[in-house]
Amino acid sequence: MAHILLVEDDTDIMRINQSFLEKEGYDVHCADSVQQAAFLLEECVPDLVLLDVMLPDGDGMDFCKILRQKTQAPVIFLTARDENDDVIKGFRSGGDDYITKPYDLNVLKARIEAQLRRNAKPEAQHPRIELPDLIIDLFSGTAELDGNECSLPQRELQILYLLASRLGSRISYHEIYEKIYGCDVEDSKNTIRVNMSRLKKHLAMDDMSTYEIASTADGEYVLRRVIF
Amino acid sequence: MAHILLVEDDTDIMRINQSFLEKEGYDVHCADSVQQAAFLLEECVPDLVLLDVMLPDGDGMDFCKILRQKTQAPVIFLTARDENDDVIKGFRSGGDDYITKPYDLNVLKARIEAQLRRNAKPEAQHPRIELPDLIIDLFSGTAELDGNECSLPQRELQILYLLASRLGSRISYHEIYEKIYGCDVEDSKNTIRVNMSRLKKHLAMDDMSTYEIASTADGEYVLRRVIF
DNA sequence: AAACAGGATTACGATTTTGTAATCACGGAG
DNA sequence: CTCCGTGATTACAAAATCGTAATCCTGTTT
Repeated sequence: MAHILLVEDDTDIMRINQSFLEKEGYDVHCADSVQQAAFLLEECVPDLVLLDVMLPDGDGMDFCKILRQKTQAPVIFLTARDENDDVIKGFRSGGDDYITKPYDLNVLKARIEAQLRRNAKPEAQHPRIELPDLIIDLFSGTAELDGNECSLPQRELQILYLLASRLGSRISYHEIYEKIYGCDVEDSKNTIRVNMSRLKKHLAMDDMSTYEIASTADGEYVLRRVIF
Repeated sequence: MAHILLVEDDTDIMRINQSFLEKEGYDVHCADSVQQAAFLLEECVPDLVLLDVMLPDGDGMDFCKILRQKTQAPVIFLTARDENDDVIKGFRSGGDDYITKPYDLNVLKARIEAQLRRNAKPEAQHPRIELPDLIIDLFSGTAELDGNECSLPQRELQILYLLASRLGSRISYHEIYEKIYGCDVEDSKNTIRVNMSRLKKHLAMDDMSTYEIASTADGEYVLRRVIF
Protein backbone atom coordinates (compact mmCIF):
# COMPACT_ATOMS: atom_id res chain seq x y z
CA MET A 1 0.00 0.00 0.00
CA ALA A 2 1.07 3.55 -0.59
CA HIS A 3 3.11 5.26 2.09
CA ILE A 4 2.18 8.81 3.04
CA LEU A 5 4.36 11.10 5.07
CA LEU A 6 2.20 13.56 7.03
CA VAL A 7 3.98 16.61 8.40
CA GLU A 8 1.71 18.68 10.65
CA ASP A 9 2.33 20.36 13.97
CA ASP A 10 -1.29 20.73 15.07
CA THR A 11 -1.91 17.52 17.01
CA ASP A 12 -5.67 17.48 16.43
CA ILE A 13 -5.45 17.95 12.70
CA MET A 14 -2.73 15.36 12.48
CA ARG A 15 -4.85 12.80 14.37
CA ILE A 16 -7.88 13.41 12.22
CA ASN A 17 -5.94 13.13 9.01
CA GLN A 18 -3.97 10.12 10.13
CA SER A 19 -6.98 8.07 11.22
CA PHE A 20 -8.90 9.00 8.10
CA LEU A 21 -6.07 8.08 5.76
CA GLU A 22 -5.33 4.85 7.58
CA LYS A 23 -9.00 3.98 7.33
CA GLU A 24 -8.62 4.53 3.59
CA GLY A 25 -5.84 1.99 3.57
CA TYR A 26 -2.76 4.16 3.45
CA ASP A 27 0.36 3.57 5.46
CA VAL A 28 0.75 6.88 7.29
CA HIS A 29 3.88 8.17 9.01
CA CYS A 30 3.59 11.39 11.01
CA ALA A 31 6.01 14.14 11.89
CA ASP A 32 5.32 17.35 13.77
CA SER A 33 8.47 19.19 12.79
CA VAL A 34 10.92 19.58 9.93
CA GLN A 35 13.52 17.78 11.95
CA GLN A 36 11.32 14.79 12.63
CA ALA A 37 10.17 14.69 9.03
CA ALA A 38 13.75 14.63 7.83
CA PHE A 39 14.41 11.79 10.24
CA LEU A 40 11.43 9.78 9.01
CA LEU A 41 12.63 10.33 5.48
CA GLU A 42 15.67 8.27 6.38
CA GLU A 43 13.49 5.50 7.75
CA CYS A 44 10.89 5.15 5.08
CA VAL A 45 10.53 6.46 1.57
CA PRO A 46 7.03 7.88 1.09
CA ASP A 47 4.98 7.71 -2.07
CA LEU A 48 3.42 11.06 -1.25
CA VAL A 49 3.96 13.86 1.27
CA LEU A 50 1.35 16.00 2.99
CA LEU A 51 3.16 19.06 4.20
CA ASP A 52 2.07 21.84 6.52
CA VAL A 53 3.73 25.09 5.59
CA MET A 54 4.27 26.65 9.00
CA LEU A 55 6.16 24.37 11.30
CA PRO A 56 7.74 25.10 14.67
CA ASP A 57 11.31 24.64 13.51
CA GLY A 58 11.17 25.82 9.92
CA ASP A 59 9.32 26.38 6.72
CA GLY A 60 7.62 23.51 4.94
CA MET A 61 8.70 24.90 1.62
CA ASP A 62 12.34 24.70 2.54
CA PHE A 63 11.83 21.13 3.62
CA CYS A 64 10.19 20.49 0.28
CA LYS A 65 13.40 21.37 -1.51
CA ILE A 66 15.42 19.05 0.69
CA LEU A 67 12.91 16.29 0.13
CA ARG A 68 13.11 16.65 -3.63
CA GLN A 69 16.73 15.61 -3.49
CA LYS A 70 15.68 12.27 -2.05
CA THR A 71 12.52 11.39 -3.82
CA GLN A 72 10.22 12.46 -6.62
CA ALA A 73 7.19 11.66 -4.49
CA PRO A 74 4.46 14.27 -4.99
CA VAL A 75 4.06 16.91 -2.28
CA ILE A 76 0.71 18.39 -1.29
CA PHE A 77 0.84 21.50 0.84
CA LEU A 78 -1.75 21.88 3.57
CA THR A 79 -2.04 25.37 4.96
CA ALA A 80 -4.37 28.06 6.21
CA ARG A 81 -2.62 30.67 4.12
CA ASP A 82 -4.53 31.19 0.92
CA GLU A 83 -2.81 34.28 -0.44
CA ASN A 84 -2.05 33.89 -4.11
CA ASP A 85 1.58 34.63 -3.40
CA ASP A 86 1.75 31.78 -0.92
CA VAL A 87 0.17 29.38 -3.36
CA ILE A 88 2.59 30.37 -6.09
CA LYS A 89 5.51 30.10 -3.71
CA GLY A 90 4.34 26.63 -2.80
CA PHE A 91 4.35 25.42 -6.37
CA ARG A 92 7.64 27.19 -7.05
CA SER A 93 9.31 25.28 -4.25
CA GLY A 94 8.40 22.02 -5.94
CA GLY A 95 4.93 21.29 -4.60
CA ASP A 96 2.42 19.37 -6.70
CA ASP A 97 -0.78 20.57 -5.08
CA TYR A 98 -1.90 23.13 -2.55
CA ILE A 99 -4.90 22.72 -0.26
CA THR A 100 -6.11 25.45 2.07
CA LYS A 101 -7.59 24.75 5.45
CA PRO A 102 -10.26 24.02 6.27
CA TYR A 103 -10.76 21.29 3.74
CA ASP A 104 -13.04 18.32 3.26
CA LEU A 105 -11.39 14.97 3.95
CA ASN A 106 -12.88 13.44 0.85
CA VAL A 107 -11.48 16.23 -1.24
CA LEU A 108 -8.11 15.54 0.34
CA LYS A 109 -8.52 11.89 -0.53
CA ALA A 110 -9.44 12.70 -4.12
CA ARG A 111 -6.44 14.96 -4.51
CA ILE A 112 -4.13 12.36 -3.02
CA GLU A 113 -5.46 9.74 -5.40
CA ALA A 114 -5.04 12.07 -8.33
CA GLN A 115 -1.42 12.72 -7.42
CA LEU A 116 -0.63 9.06 -6.93
CA ARG A 117 -2.33 8.20 -10.17
CA ARG A 118 -0.52 10.83 -12.15
CA ASN A 119 2.74 9.94 -10.49
CA ALA A 120 2.25 6.27 -11.31
CA LYS A 121 5.43 5.22 -13.02
CA PRO A 122 4.86 4.83 -16.72
CA GLU A 123 6.09 1.29 -17.10
CA ALA A 124 9.69 2.10 -17.90
CA GLN A 125 10.20 0.72 -21.37
CA HIS A 126 13.53 -0.93 -21.80
CA PRO A 127 15.96 0.42 -24.33
CA ARG A 128 15.64 -1.77 -27.39
CA ILE A 129 15.99 -1.82 -31.11
CA GLU A 130 12.89 -2.97 -32.89
CA LEU A 131 13.07 -3.93 -36.53
CA PRO A 132 10.61 -6.08 -38.40
CA ASP A 133 11.23 -9.64 -37.16
CA LEU A 134 14.23 -8.58 -35.09
CA ILE A 135 14.11 -7.16 -31.58
CA ILE A 136 17.15 -6.50 -29.45
CA ASP A 137 16.68 -5.80 -25.76
CA LEU A 138 19.73 -4.57 -23.90
CA PHE A 139 18.09 -4.78 -20.49
CA SER A 140 17.14 -8.43 -20.62
CA GLY A 141 20.10 -9.27 -22.82
CA THR A 142 17.96 -11.04 -25.39
CA ALA A 143 17.31 -10.92 -29.09
CA GLU A 144 14.32 -12.18 -31.01
CA LEU A 145 14.78 -13.16 -34.62
CA ASP A 146 11.73 -14.28 -36.59
CA GLY A 147 9.85 -14.93 -33.39
CA ASN A 148 12.53 -16.95 -31.66
CA GLU A 149 13.82 -15.25 -28.56
CA CYS A 150 17.15 -16.22 -27.15
CA SER A 151 19.39 -14.71 -24.55
CA LEU A 152 22.80 -13.68 -25.79
CA PRO A 153 26.08 -13.24 -23.96
CA GLN A 154 27.26 -9.68 -23.67
CA ARG A 155 29.78 -9.67 -26.51
CA GLU A 156 27.39 -11.14 -29.04
CA LEU A 157 24.63 -8.81 -27.96
CA GLN A 158 26.94 -5.84 -28.34
CA ILE A 159 27.92 -6.87 -31.84
CA LEU A 160 24.32 -7.46 -32.87
CA TYR A 161 23.33 -4.13 -31.38
CA LEU A 162 25.98 -2.31 -33.37
CA LEU A 163 25.07 -4.10 -36.58
CA ALA A 164 21.37 -3.47 -36.09
CA SER A 165 21.87 0.18 -35.29
CA ARG A 166 23.44 0.44 -38.72
CA LEU A 167 21.20 -1.88 -40.63
CA GLY A 168 22.26 -1.98 -44.23
CA SER A 169 25.55 -0.17 -43.74
CA ARG A 170 29.01 -1.58 -43.50
CA ILE A 171 30.94 -1.54 -40.26
CA SER A 172 34.51 -2.71 -39.88
CA TYR A 173 35.56 -5.25 -37.27
CA HIS A 174 38.03 -2.57 -36.37
CA GLU A 175 35.25 -0.20 -35.40
CA ILE A 176 33.22 -2.89 -33.68
CA TYR A 177 36.17 -3.75 -31.49
CA GLU A 178 36.76 -0.12 -30.68
CA LYS A 179 33.14 0.40 -29.67
CA ILE A 180 33.07 -2.66 -27.44
CA TYR A 181 36.50 -2.64 -25.86
CA GLY A 182 37.16 1.07 -25.89
CA CYS A 183 40.43 0.71 -27.71
CA ASP A 184 41.77 -1.16 -30.68
CA VAL A 185 44.33 -3.88 -30.50
CA GLU A 186 46.55 -6.12 -32.61
CA ASP A 187 44.32 -9.05 -33.39
CA SER A 188 40.88 -7.66 -32.92
CA LYS A 189 39.99 -9.40 -36.14
CA ASN A 190 39.95 -12.88 -34.76
CA THR A 191 38.07 -11.98 -31.61
CA ILE A 192 35.30 -10.31 -33.56
CA ARG A 193 35.20 -13.15 -36.06
CA VAL A 194 34.73 -15.75 -33.38
CA ASN A 195 32.01 -13.85 -31.61
CA MET A 196 30.32 -13.12 -34.92
CA SER A 197 30.23 -16.83 -35.60
CA ARG A 198 28.84 -17.56 -32.15
CA LEU A 199 26.21 -14.89 -32.66
CA LYS A 200 25.00 -16.44 -35.88
CA LYS A 201 24.77 -19.82 -34.25
CA HIS A 202 22.90 -18.49 -31.22
CA LEU A 203 20.40 -16.69 -33.38
CA ALA A 204 20.00 -19.80 -35.50
CA MET A 205 20.63 -17.47 -38.40
CA ASP A 206 20.42 -19.50 -41.59
CA ASP A 207 19.20 -19.21 -45.16
CA MET A 208 15.66 -19.12 -43.86
CA SER A 209 16.15 -16.07 -41.67
CA THR A 210 14.91 -12.65 -42.72
CA TYR A 211 18.29 -11.18 -41.82
CA GLU A 212 21.79 -12.15 -42.71
CA ILE A 213 25.22 -10.97 -41.69
CA ALA A 214 27.37 -10.50 -44.76
CA SER A 215 31.07 -9.82 -44.69
CA THR A 216 32.98 -7.94 -47.31
CA ALA A 217 36.51 -8.63 -48.47
CA ASP A 218 38.13 -5.88 -46.47
CA GLY A 219 36.96 -6.86 -43.02
CA GLU A 220 33.61 -5.16 -42.90
CA TYR A 221 30.27 -6.58 -41.83
CA VAL A 222 26.70 -5.71 -42.73
CA LEU A 223 23.40 -6.76 -41.26
CA ARG A 224 20.92 -7.02 -44.09
CA ARG A 225 17.29 -7.76 -44.46
CA VAL A 226 16.98 -10.57 -46.96
CA ILE A 227 14.45 -10.17 -49.71
CA PHE A 228 13.24 -13.13 -51.70
CA MET B 1 36.08 4.93 -48.67
CA ALA B 2 32.45 5.31 -49.59
CA HIS B 3 30.96 2.77 -51.97
CA ILE B 4 28.76 4.03 -54.78
CA LEU B 5 26.49 1.84 -56.84
CA LEU B 6 26.07 3.32 -60.32
CA VAL B 7 23.18 2.01 -62.38
CA GLU B 8 23.24 3.31 -65.94
CA ASP B 9 22.63 1.62 -69.26
CA ASP B 10 24.33 4.18 -71.50
CA THR B 11 27.90 2.89 -71.67
CA ASP B 12 29.50 6.25 -72.40
CA ILE B 13 27.80 8.03 -69.53
CA MET B 14 28.63 5.18 -67.22
CA ARG B 15 32.31 5.33 -68.15
CA ILE B 16 32.52 9.06 -67.68
CA ASN B 17 30.82 8.95 -64.33
CA GLN B 18 32.78 5.97 -63.14
CA SER B 19 36.20 7.36 -63.97
CA PHE B 20 35.30 10.74 -62.53
CA LEU B 21 34.02 9.29 -59.27
CA GLU B 22 36.94 6.92 -58.94
CA LYS B 23 39.26 9.83 -59.46
CA GLU B 24 37.44 11.52 -56.59
CA GLY B 25 38.27 8.54 -54.42
CA TYR B 26 34.99 6.64 -54.42
CA ASP B 27 34.69 2.92 -54.73
CA VAL B 28 32.35 2.59 -57.73
CA HIS B 29 30.39 -0.50 -58.76
CA CYS B 30 28.51 -0.38 -62.02
CA ALA B 31 25.41 -2.07 -63.32
CA ASP B 32 23.66 -1.56 -66.66
CA SER B 33 20.38 -3.18 -65.74
CA VAL B 34 18.01 -3.70 -62.84
CA GLN B 35 18.97 -7.33 -62.72
CA GLN B 36 22.66 -6.65 -62.54
CA ALA B 37 22.12 -3.94 -59.96
CA ALA B 38 20.15 -6.35 -57.78
CA PHE B 39 22.96 -8.84 -58.15
CA LEU B 40 25.60 -6.31 -57.11
CA LEU B 41 23.47 -5.41 -54.15
CA GLU B 42 24.08 -8.92 -52.87
CA GLU B 43 27.80 -8.52 -53.34
CA CYS B 44 28.42 -5.16 -51.83
CA VAL B 45 26.40 -2.78 -49.76
CA PRO B 46 26.65 0.74 -51.19
CA ASP B 47 26.72 3.94 -49.19
CA LEU B 48 24.93 5.73 -52.01
CA VAL B 49 23.18 4.79 -55.25
CA LEU B 50 23.16 6.68 -58.54
CA LEU B 51 20.19 5.42 -60.44
CA ASP B 52 19.14 5.92 -64.03
CA VAL B 53 15.37 5.86 -64.34
CA MET B 54 14.93 4.17 -67.68
CA LEU B 55 16.68 0.85 -67.82
CA PRO B 56 16.43 -1.90 -70.42
CA ASP B 57 14.78 -4.42 -68.11
CA GLY B 58 12.72 -2.22 -65.81
CA ASP B 59 12.08 1.05 -64.10
CA GLY B 60 14.68 2.54 -61.79
CA MET B 61 11.97 3.66 -59.44
CA ASP B 62 10.78 0.13 -58.92
CA PHE B 63 14.30 -0.93 -58.19
CA CYS B 64 14.51 1.90 -55.69
CA LYS B 65 11.73 0.38 -53.64
CA ILE B 66 13.44 -3.00 -53.63
CA LEU B 67 16.69 -1.39 -52.64
CA ARG B 68 15.10 0.40 -49.71
CA GLN B 69 14.36 -2.95 -48.15
CA LYS B 70 18.05 -3.68 -48.01
CA THR B 71 19.68 -0.44 -47.13
CA GLN B 72 18.94 3.12 -46.14
CA ALA B 73 21.67 4.36 -48.46
CA PRO B 74 20.61 7.57 -50.22
CA VAL B 75 19.47 7.28 -53.83
CA ILE B 76 20.10 9.96 -56.45
CA PHE B 77 18.15 9.64 -59.66
CA LEU B 78 19.90 10.54 -62.90
CA THR B 79 17.61 11.05 -65.82
CA ALA B 80 16.85 13.07 -68.91
CA ARG B 81 13.20 13.35 -67.94
CA ASP B 82 12.62 16.65 -66.21
CA GLU B 83 8.83 16.73 -66.06
CA ASN B 84 7.62 17.78 -62.65
CA ASP B 85 5.58 14.62 -62.43
CA ASP B 86 8.64 12.50 -62.98
CA VAL B 87 10.58 14.36 -60.32
CA ILE B 88 7.77 13.96 -57.82
CA LYS B 89 7.42 10.30 -58.67
CA GLY B 90 11.13 9.90 -58.09
CA PHE B 91 10.99 11.32 -54.60
CA ARG B 92 7.80 9.41 -53.85
CA SER B 93 9.50 6.12 -54.65
CA GLY B 94 12.09 6.83 -51.98
CA GLY B 95 14.71 8.87 -53.81
CA ASP B 96 16.77 11.46 -51.99
CA ASP B 97 17.77 13.64 -54.93
CA TYR B 98 16.98 14.01 -58.59
CA ILE B 99 19.44 15.25 -61.21
CA THR B 100 18.46 15.84 -64.82
CA LYS B 101 20.80 15.22 -67.71
CA PRO B 102 22.91 16.81 -68.86
CA TYR B 103 24.59 17.74 -65.64
CA ASP B 104 27.96 19.05 -64.52
CA LEU B 105 30.18 16.44 -62.91
CA ASN B 106 31.15 18.79 -60.13
CA VAL B 107 27.52 19.42 -59.34
CA LEU B 108 27.06 15.68 -59.19
CA LYS B 109 29.99 15.46 -56.82
CA ALA B 110 28.59 18.20 -54.60
CA ARG B 111 25.21 16.51 -54.44
CA ILE B 112 26.79 13.19 -53.62
CA GLU B 113 28.80 14.74 -50.83
CA ALA B 114 25.72 16.47 -49.47
CA GLN B 115 23.82 13.19 -49.35
CA LEU B 116 26.64 11.30 -47.73
CA ARG B 117 27.09 14.08 -45.21
CA ARG B 118 23.44 14.19 -44.28
CA ASN B 119 23.27 10.44 -44.17
CA ALA B 120 26.24 10.26 -41.84
CA LYS B 121 25.07 8.26 -38.88
CA PRO B 122 24.59 10.44 -35.85
CA GLU B 123 26.85 8.60 -33.44
CA ALA B 124 24.27 6.26 -31.97
CA GLN B 125 24.17 7.13 -28.30
CA HIS B 126 23.89 4.15 -26.07
CA PRO B 127 20.86 3.74 -23.89
CA ARG B 128 21.88 4.84 -20.45
CA ILE B 129 20.58 6.33 -17.26
CA GLU B 130 22.42 9.44 -16.21
CA LEU B 131 21.98 10.77 -12.72
CA PRO B 132 24.30 13.12 -10.92
CA ASP B 133 27.35 11.01 -9.99
CA LEU B 134 25.74 7.82 -11.26
CA ILE B 135 25.74 6.62 -14.85
CA ILE B 136 24.45 3.25 -15.98
CA ASP B 137 25.27 2.06 -19.49
CA LEU B 138 23.41 -1.02 -20.65
CA PHE B 139 25.41 -1.36 -23.84
CA SER B 140 28.83 -1.53 -22.27
CA GLY B 141 27.48 -3.15 -19.13
CA THR B 142 29.12 -0.65 -16.85
CA ALA B 143 28.16 1.70 -14.07
CA GLU B 144 29.97 4.74 -12.83
CA LEU B 145 29.43 5.85 -9.25
CA ASP B 146 31.14 9.01 -8.05
CA GLY B 147 33.57 8.85 -10.93
CA ASN B 148 34.56 5.22 -10.52
CA GLU B 149 33.54 3.13 -13.49
CA CYS B 150 33.23 -0.59 -13.14
CA SER B 151 31.76 -3.28 -15.31
CA LEU B 152 28.95 -5.23 -13.72
CA PRO B 153 27.63 -8.69 -14.38
CA GLN B 154 24.23 -8.79 -16.00
CA ARG B 155 22.16 -9.52 -12.91
CA GLU B 156 23.68 -6.74 -10.88
CA LEU B 157 23.38 -4.32 -13.73
CA GLN B 158 19.72 -5.20 -14.17
CA ILE B 159 19.02 -4.62 -10.50
CA LEU B 160 20.85 -1.32 -10.50
CA TYR B 161 19.03 -0.27 -13.63
CA LEU B 162 15.66 -0.99 -12.08
CA LEU B 163 16.55 0.81 -8.87
CA ALA B 164 17.90 3.82 -10.72
CA SER B 165 14.90 4.04 -13.00
CA ARG B 166 12.85 4.46 -9.85
CA LEU B 167 15.22 6.58 -7.85
CA GLY B 168 13.64 7.44 -4.53
CA SER B 169 10.77 4.97 -4.81
CA ARG B 170 10.40 1.58 -3.25
CA ILE B 171 10.53 -1.57 -5.31
CA SER B 172 9.95 -5.04 -3.94
CA TYR B 173 12.40 -7.88 -4.49
CA HIS B 174 9.34 -9.62 -5.77
CA GLU B 175 8.98 -7.12 -8.59
CA ILE B 176 12.69 -7.01 -9.31
CA TYR B 177 12.72 -10.77 -9.75
CA GLU B 178 9.70 -10.63 -12.00
CA LYS B 179 11.28 -7.97 -14.20
CA ILE B 180 14.56 -9.83 -14.55
CA TYR B 181 13.46 -13.43 -14.78
CA GLY B 182 10.08 -12.94 -16.37
CA CYS B 183 8.27 -14.88 -13.70
CA ASP B 184 8.23 -15.08 -9.94
CA VAL B 185 9.35 -18.05 -7.97
CA GLU B 186 9.48 -19.50 -4.46
CA ASP B 187 12.67 -18.07 -3.05
CA SER B 188 13.29 -15.07 -5.21
CA LYS B 189 14.11 -13.24 -2.00
CA ASN B 190 17.47 -14.87 -1.44
CA THR B 191 18.61 -14.56 -5.03
CA ILE B 192 17.89 -10.86 -5.11
CA ARG B 193 19.49 -10.36 -1.73
CA VAL B 194 22.70 -12.00 -2.78
CA ASN B 195 22.97 -10.07 -6.00
CA MET B 196 22.09 -6.87 -4.20
CA SER B 197 24.98 -7.50 -1.85
CA ARG B 198 27.33 -8.22 -4.73
CA LEU B 199 26.19 -5.06 -6.46
CA LYS B 200 27.02 -2.90 -3.46
CA LYS B 201 30.43 -4.47 -3.19
CA HIS B 202 31.16 -4.03 -6.89
CA LEU B 203 30.15 -0.39 -6.81
CA ALA B 204 32.22 0.08 -3.66
CA MET B 205 29.10 1.62 -2.24
CA ASP B 206 29.86 2.76 1.27
CA ASP B 207 29.06 5.59 3.67
CA MET B 208 31.02 7.94 1.47
CA SER B 209 28.96 7.31 -1.65
CA THR B 210 26.38 9.80 -2.85
CA TYR B 211 23.88 6.98 -3.26
CA GLU B 212 22.75 4.23 -0.95
CA ILE B 213 20.52 1.23 -1.30
CA ALA B 214 18.16 1.07 1.64
CA SER B 215 15.90 -1.84 2.40
CA THR B 216 12.61 -1.64 4.20
CA ALA B 217 11.14 -4.19 6.58
CA ASP B 218 8.77 -5.73 4.07
CA GLY B 219 11.24 -6.72 1.40
CA GLU B 220 11.43 -3.52 -0.56
CA TYR B 221 14.50 -1.66 -1.77
CA VAL B 222 15.16 1.98 -2.55
CA LEU B 223 18.02 3.70 -4.26
CA ARG B 224 18.47 7.07 -2.62
CA ARG B 225 20.65 10.05 -3.08
CA VAL B 226 22.34 10.74 0.22
CA ILE B 227 22.27 14.30 1.46
CA PHE B 228 24.63 15.44 4.16
C1' DA C 1 47.01 -30.67 -59.00
C1' DA C 2 49.35 -28.81 -55.11
C1' DA C 3 50.17 -24.93 -52.42
C1' DC C 4 48.42 -21.07 -50.46
C1' DA C 5 45.61 -17.43 -48.25
C1' DG C 6 42.19 -15.85 -45.58
C1' DG C 7 37.82 -16.17 -43.58
C1' DA C 8 34.73 -19.35 -40.73
C1' DT C 9 34.28 -22.55 -37.33
C1' DT C 10 35.57 -25.40 -33.57
C1' DA C 11 38.37 -26.65 -29.45
C1' DC C 12 40.16 -25.47 -25.28
C1' DG C 13 40.79 -23.73 -20.80
C1' DA C 14 41.10 -19.68 -17.68
C1' DT C 15 37.97 -16.72 -15.69
C1' DT C 16 33.50 -14.97 -14.51
C1' DT C 17 28.93 -15.43 -13.39
C1' DT C 18 25.24 -16.97 -10.51
C1' DG C 19 21.81 -19.70 -7.84
C1' DT C 20 21.80 -22.26 -3.61
C1' DA C 21 23.09 -23.01 0.84
C1' DA C 22 25.72 -22.02 4.85
C1' DT C 23 27.26 -18.59 8.00
C1' DC C 24 27.31 -14.21 10.22
C1' DA C 25 25.25 -10.11 12.52
C1' DC C 26 22.07 -8.00 15.20
C1' DG C 27 17.85 -6.41 17.26
C1' DG C 28 13.79 -7.89 19.89
C1' DA C 29 11.29 -11.22 22.70
C1' DG C 30 11.18 -14.19 26.44
C1' DC D 1 21.48 -13.17 29.01
C1' DT D 2 19.89 -16.47 25.69
C1' DC D 3 17.13 -17.70 21.91
C1' DC D 4 15.11 -16.62 17.62
C1' DG D 5 14.02 -14.53 13.29
C1' DT D 6 15.43 -12.05 9.62
C1' DG D 7 18.41 -9.71 6.68
C1' DA D 8 23.34 -9.39 5.02
C1' DT D 9 27.29 -11.60 3.64
C1' DT D 10 30.18 -15.34 2.35
C1' DA D 11 31.20 -20.05 0.46
C1' DC D 12 30.67 -23.21 -2.95
C1' DA D 13 30.05 -25.52 -7.21
C1' DA D 14 27.75 -25.83 -11.70
C1' DA D 15 27.42 -23.45 -15.75
C1' DA D 16 28.37 -19.81 -18.98
C1' DT D 17 31.46 -16.56 -21.06
C1' DC D 18 35.20 -15.40 -23.95
C1' DG D 19 39.91 -14.73 -25.84
C1' DT D 20 43.38 -17.54 -28.01
C1' DA D 21 44.77 -20.94 -30.90
C1' DA D 22 44.02 -24.82 -33.79
C1' DT D 23 41.44 -26.60 -37.58
C1' DC D 24 38.38 -26.52 -41.41
C1' DC D 25 36.84 -24.78 -45.73
C1' DT D 26 36.86 -22.63 -50.17
C1' DG D 27 38.42 -20.21 -53.91
C1' DT D 28 42.79 -18.64 -56.24
C1' DT D 29 47.41 -18.88 -57.82
C1' DT D 30 51.35 -21.26 -59.33
